[in-house]
Formats: sequence, C-alpha cells, structure tokens
Amino acid sequence: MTMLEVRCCFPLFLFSSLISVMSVRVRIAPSPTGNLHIGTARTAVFNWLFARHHGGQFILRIEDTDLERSRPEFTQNILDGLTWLGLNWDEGPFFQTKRMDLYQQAIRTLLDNGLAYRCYTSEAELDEMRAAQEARGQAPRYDNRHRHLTPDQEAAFQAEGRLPVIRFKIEDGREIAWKDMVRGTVSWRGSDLGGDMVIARRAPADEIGQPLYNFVVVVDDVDMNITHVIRGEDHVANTAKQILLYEALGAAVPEFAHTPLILSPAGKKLSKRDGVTSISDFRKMGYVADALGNYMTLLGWSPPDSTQERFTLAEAAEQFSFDRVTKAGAKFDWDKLNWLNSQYLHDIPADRLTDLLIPYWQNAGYEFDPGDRPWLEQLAALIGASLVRLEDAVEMSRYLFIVDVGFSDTATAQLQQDGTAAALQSILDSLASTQTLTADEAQTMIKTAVSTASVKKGLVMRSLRAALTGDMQGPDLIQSWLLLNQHQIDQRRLQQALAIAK
RNA sequence: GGUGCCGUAGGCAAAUUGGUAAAGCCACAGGUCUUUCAAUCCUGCGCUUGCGGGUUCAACUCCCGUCGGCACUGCCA
Repeated sequence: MTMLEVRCCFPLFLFSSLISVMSVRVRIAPSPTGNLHIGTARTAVFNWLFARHHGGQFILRIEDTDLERSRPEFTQNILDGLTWLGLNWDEGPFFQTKRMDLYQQAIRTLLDNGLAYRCYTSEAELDEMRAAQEARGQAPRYDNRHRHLTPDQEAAFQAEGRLPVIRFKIEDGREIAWKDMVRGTVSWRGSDLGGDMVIARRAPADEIGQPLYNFVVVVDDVDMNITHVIRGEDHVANTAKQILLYEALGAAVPEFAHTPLILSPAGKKLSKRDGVTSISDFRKMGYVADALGNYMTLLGWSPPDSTQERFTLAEAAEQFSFDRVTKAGAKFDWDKLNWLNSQYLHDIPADRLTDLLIPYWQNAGYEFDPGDRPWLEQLAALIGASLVRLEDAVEMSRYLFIVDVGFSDTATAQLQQDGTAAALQSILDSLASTQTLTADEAQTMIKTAVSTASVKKGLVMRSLRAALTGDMQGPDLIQSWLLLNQHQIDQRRLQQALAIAK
C-alpha cells in the first residue's frame, strides 16, 4: 500500500532512494495478564533482530485493554524480562488504557462512515444462534442480524434496556490476501471470518464501550507507523480481519510475518500449564540471558552458516532475515537449552561467575562472607565447568558451606573399609603440623598415608573424599580439600569420619 | 464441524532455491582423561524427505489427492 502510493506520487528514481530511507518500525505488544512468557519473548527477539538488522525502531506497547486481568506487577515483570534479555526498546512503553480517546475517535469515524454499527443482540440470543448453527453442522458465526436496524428498531431495543456492542462490517464476498514474510501468500474469504466483528464492548447507545484487541491493535499500529507486524502464528486468523480494518481506516497495510510457535514436548502451543514458561522463572533457575536469547533465536531461525550454534543477539541481528525462518512449530527442548547454557557458563571467568553465584548461595541460606573473594572465586573456578544452571551450584557446593554435612550410605560404607581408619589417621597427623594447606602438601600427605597404612592410593583417595565431603562423588578432591582447609573444617570432618571408621 | 497453516532421523535443523539428501547441534551408546561425578576430546548411532500419484532427463523442492499435527473459530489478548 505504502509503496504503491509512493510509486504513484514520485518519479521512479526517487522511489529506490526513499525505500532505503524509510525506517523499519516494529513493535512487541505484550499483554500484562501474566509474566513475560517465553513465546512472547521469542516474538520480541525476532522483532528486535529485524529492527536492529535494518537500523529501525523497536517499540514496546503494553496491551492492557483487558481491565479484568491486567496487573501492574505483570507489566513490571515484562519490562524487567525484556531488559534482562537485552531487548532494549526505542520507544515506549505505551499503554493502551491511556489511549482510549484515540480508539473512540476511530470508532466514531467508522460509525459515521457506515462501516460499523450498533448491535443489540443479547448474549443469550447469541448462544442460541450458535447452538442452532452447530446443530445444523454449520460453523458458528454472527449472522449480521442487526446490520440494518431502523431508527425505530434501535429505539425499541434501547427501550427494552438493551446495551449494544459495536460491530464492524465484514463483507462475505471479500477475498483477503497478503504476502507473509514467513509463509508466502496467505488468503482468506470474508465469509470465513465469523460475521461482523465486535470492536467495542457493550455500553449505553450514546457512548462507546471498551474497544477490543483486534481493533485497538490496528489503530495503534497505524498511529505508531508500524511498518512490519511480526507476531506468532496464532495470530494469522486475525490478520484478515485487521487488513479490512486498515482499509476502513484509510491506512496503509503493513507487512506481516507470522513466526512459528514454540511447542510443548507434546506438540501443543506452549502454555503456562507446561511448567516453567516465564522468563523470570528461567532466570531464577540460573539460565543466563545470552544462552536463553541464543536458544530462542535458534528455535525457528538458523544463521546463514547453519553450523553456527552459538551467537549473541547482536551477531544474529547482523545476519537476520525472515528467509531463514522455518514455517513449522518447534518443540521446546530442555536438553539443548541446558547444553547451550552450560557452554555459556563454562566461558564465564571465575570472578564474574562468583558475582552471579553469590545470590544463589545466599538464597540457599549458606553462611559466608561475600567479601571472602579468593575463597569464593576458587570455589567458582572449581565447579564452573560442571554447571548447567547457576542454581546447580547450591547442591554442588553444599559440602563446602555447611559445617556438618553428614555421611551418605555409600560414604559410610567406604569409611568402614579396612585400612581407612589408619589412612585417615595418618592424614590427620600430617595436618596437625600444617598451617595453610597447599596442593603439593596435600599430595605428599596422601603419599604418606599410602605408605603408613599400607593401602592403595585409590583407597586413600576414596576414603578422603568420603570423609571430607560426605559423599563418593563431587568436584575435584584436592581443590575441595584446600577450600575446606582454608575454613578450618577439614580436620573436624576427618575426626567425624574416624569415629565411623573405627 | 469450518477455515488456515504445517509435515526432512527421538528433538532443533541444513541442502547454492528442481541437480548426488540426510551437513551441523542436542539426546543416546561406547571409549578417553581422572581419586569420583561432571566437563573435555574421540568414535558410533539414526536414511531416502508423512503417504500415493503426476510433471520432468532430474522432485525434499512444482501440481493433484490423501493422512496426520497444530492454530484459530469470544463482547480474551
């Protein structure tokens, strides 16, 4: 539309230069009826990538026209989530509830032009109508029964005390088609759109009721000069109706891109009932923003070099195009997300990792001095390579924070092996004359224990692990020992273990 | 029920756009390293593109049919 108009008004040579100057404007329009959902976030990612690729504007609009369910804390959650993911917006947030005048004005225009009308059909009548249609094996749809009410008929309904909704006329004979950036040409018949659509809720006949989503979206997108509407595939069916609205409003129709949905393992649209789906939950669990953004991008898009699995959003933006967006929905794969997250975690330097880990250790109730950086950073370095999520650090480092961890069954069994007592006693003896343990000293002590107790090294190592950590598996033993030694709990553990061994 | 969209190995996917298919990643299995688990590294594993026709010298790519999945079908967004 825009292009056609431009083409008509300007010489052709100007056209090509205009299009490069014409800025891309996209938006993410979440509804604050819940926390930022992974699906919404992924849509935001695609919008952001497209905007950044074209040097355009990424706009945030809060769709809070559902007064019943919208809540300010959800708005905050959405803002926080987008910020955390690094999806910075250029304009907004705009709130639809603050733009009511605009919508009402647009509705008045449609009413005045005869493109919309008041419908007095009651909900009970609507139910009855749909039931009858269903009984006849027909698709449920509004039968446009009040499209041509006379003033007398309207007055009569009003006298009955009926409150009207406002409906927008949809001609059955219309053919609506658009060229979707993901799906190619998509077309719809007006007759399959369910009859004249409600654009404003029930209200007294001399007023204009609460405007509805499908209408408000169009008014806003027109008002905000949105050039490309990028949203989930679940909105395809709305698009035909909205195109009709653009026309009625005399506005240029934007480009559309309907992205594939994120599916649950069962293959259904991912919903809150599928467990963890909100960005804030992923964050709490210890997924890092870069990994999550990377993964969301990979769900439906692949870089030109498709062997590349890891990239930042900025890198993706350079190469992003809808040509490489798949049409089919993608199942959410925890395994792959976990793998990606672990890759990012492995690359984080110990000092930064420590910063990230401290809140988790604190939340776990561990008592420690956050200022004890050398010890904490050694710990971070110790477990870093084994982390899948930051949250894993809680269990993984428990034995280093809790003074008395207790011994697992397998550890107890190990401690009761022949030779264990003698070996541990040897270690304890060596330790008595040592200040701060070094790795070399630890190795020497182990050798001494091997010869003193006349046992194999493996037994000493396993027994030492059992005694020091209370378990038979965990992070590197020597490093763990050094950390315990620095907090003076190694000898205490060895003594407790000895009590069991004897 | 109707309309629309989609369909490549268990999952995500690639295939210079009609020109040798299953590249790469996850998962899985085995091995390596190590005192253990994990990580790392190595190796292996999956096969003719849902199915059936058609067009063509040639089809994952185009056409028809069929099956299946999903989305929508609100005075929610």
